[in-house]
Amino acid sequence: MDQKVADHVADVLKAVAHPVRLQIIELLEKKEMCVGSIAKALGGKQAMTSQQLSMMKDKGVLECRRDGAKVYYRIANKNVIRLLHCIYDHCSTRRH
Amino acid sequence: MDQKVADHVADVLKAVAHPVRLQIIELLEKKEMCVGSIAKALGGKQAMTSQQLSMMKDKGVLECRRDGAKVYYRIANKNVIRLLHCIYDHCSTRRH
DNA sequence: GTAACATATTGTTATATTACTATATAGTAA
DNA sequence: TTACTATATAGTAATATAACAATATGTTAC
Repeated sequence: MDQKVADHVADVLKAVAHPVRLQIIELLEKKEMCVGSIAKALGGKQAMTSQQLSMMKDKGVLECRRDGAKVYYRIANKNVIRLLHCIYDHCSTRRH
Repeated sequence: MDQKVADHVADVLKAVAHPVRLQIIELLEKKEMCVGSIAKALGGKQAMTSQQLSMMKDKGVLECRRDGAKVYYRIANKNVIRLLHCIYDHCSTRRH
């Protein structure tokens, strides 16, 4: 793994390495959702939720589509889901 | 996923979400190595390498054993390797 | 056009991470 | 003991991330 690849991989990981962002991804695993619904579901502020979403979109973790006034976000790549499941496994087999 | 689990998962992810730490893990995938060899292999300073290693040990990603003056680090859990391979896949299928 | 709603952006402050240097500890060999 | 090698820790400054509030943009309905 050369420096460039390592940087890119680290970037993707950093994009999901946050409690709220993990919970957003978990929500979107079931179905796409608009910003307001996500914020409401997680009890977060609109502005912060929008920031988290746009950050993950920039890193290629999420994609979105606009439908009227609403913007629906979804998981961009099923590898993200596989990734998360690996982590769940890791954490559950190592719980102290 | 409740708050506590999300915090823990995010912690593990943050532990590996760094270019140098990813490269360390890649090295250790093949075999355990001592601190000096890891530092030399990656062209890093001893102190920094030691910090990265001890950080990953704290988060449960690595384990170590002392053999005389040397301390050998290894990957603590094969889920970490599965995790990394998921990320490689993710990145290689999404390379711009 | 205006009002109301949905989302995005900007600016600011607090906190965390990083990279680095110097120093401390642990083990080995003489 | 001393000298040497290997690793860990402490202190610091630069940078990045986080959380928050305020404001701006985009869309719909009227």
